[in-house]
Amino acid sequence: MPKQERAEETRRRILEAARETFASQGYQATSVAEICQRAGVTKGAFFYHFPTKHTLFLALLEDWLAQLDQYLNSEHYQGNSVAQRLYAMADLLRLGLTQGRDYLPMFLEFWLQATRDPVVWQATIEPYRRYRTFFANLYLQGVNEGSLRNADPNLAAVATVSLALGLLLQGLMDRESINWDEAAPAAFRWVLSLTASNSTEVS
Amino acid sequence: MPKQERAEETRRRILEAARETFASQGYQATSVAEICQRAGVTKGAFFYHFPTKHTLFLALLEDWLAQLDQYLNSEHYQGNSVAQRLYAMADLLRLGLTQGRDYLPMFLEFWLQATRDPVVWQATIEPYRRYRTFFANLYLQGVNEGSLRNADPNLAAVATVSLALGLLLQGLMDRESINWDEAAPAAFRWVLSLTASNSTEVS
DNA sequence: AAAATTATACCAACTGGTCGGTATTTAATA
DNA sequence: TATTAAATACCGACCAGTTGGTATAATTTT
Repeated sequence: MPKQERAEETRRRILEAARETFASQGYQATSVAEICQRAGVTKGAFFYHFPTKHTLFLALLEDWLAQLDQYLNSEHYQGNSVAQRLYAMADLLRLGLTQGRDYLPMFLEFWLQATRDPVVWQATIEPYRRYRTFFANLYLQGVNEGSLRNADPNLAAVATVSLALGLLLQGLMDRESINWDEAAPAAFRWVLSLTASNSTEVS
Repeated sequence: MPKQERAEETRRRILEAARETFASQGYQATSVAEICQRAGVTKGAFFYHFPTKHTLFLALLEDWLAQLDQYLNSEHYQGNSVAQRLYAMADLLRLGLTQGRDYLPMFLEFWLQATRDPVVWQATIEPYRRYRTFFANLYLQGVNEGSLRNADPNLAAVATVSLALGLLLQGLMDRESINWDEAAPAAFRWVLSLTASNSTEVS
């Protein structure tokens, strides 16, 4: 096996093992030795690929964010009205609920680290700001084209992102009490229906 | 079994020191020795009052939840219309934003622990369920009295709690980009205004 | 004095990280 | 092509420091 391939494989396995272990036990509670054992790799290999445990964490964060962005951008299909586009985006919630199932602890871990580490904070918080401006623009467009009720776009964007965030968080934390796969998109669409310009609603 | 004054004082100081240290550094990253030093107490005293570090954590959680409940119930003033009551509750967001400022990391810490420890999970998640039923009842009442638009109360409750949760979380994480003290209640009231039965809005 | 409370000294286990050494692949050379 | 040199990827024993927790002695309170 060529040298480079094997190295990449090792690195991949460390990342995968770290993702699993961080997710189920948390960053601090996870020892480097544990990650190595799970990855079937020795400490020597670990510190060859990652100078420190924290570096590994950051690498994981970047992967996560890249994936997140991919999802959001994939939904940028245009052509319909803004109201309809937003309506369709509710399905992203269902996706996020099933997708994020195993990674909720790690999600929380990122936020937690973000409150202390400026680098993590920057990387974690920046997406939310981007989403807000994204939705603000969308709302403005919707108002202009007449499919959405007149309102402050920034306020609407804040509300939209907050609603989605809260739905995801609750759905991931408390999986049993409600069928979130249905409730989350439904709740989202309900609020959306209130912002539509005409009273005729789609159900 | 009457407790002695000094002993109670010691216990109180340990709790306070732990609250501060957990909040700023996290549970795992905080050592018992550190808590003791901050509290001006030795390890002997610590382990006399709390059999384990984890027990101390649970005690803190209980205190927190009791305080949270107190806030929610304090807002139960009746007499006005449901729409107006909900409208007034938006101010609780501002309170939560300033109040929770220092305790966000600990908040996250609770959630994180909740994903692993069933005891913590139960205590952490149960309030949200209670809030949902609380708001569902409120909405039902509002629809019946005619101050709120007709809608599925459960859906409305889910949306309301999610919105509040998302606003709080964003406001606590990202304090700089927006003046959340104003934006959070405003966004909340905006959504509320959409649910009001008549189109006449209060601004 | 008896009981409750706090102080001191200590420990085994574990932590992230280092370091000298090794095996295998790649590159240079003859 | 055969040989050699060098770079890459990895191993695992080891380190200094920290951890939660304990044993026991000293001190206060009743």
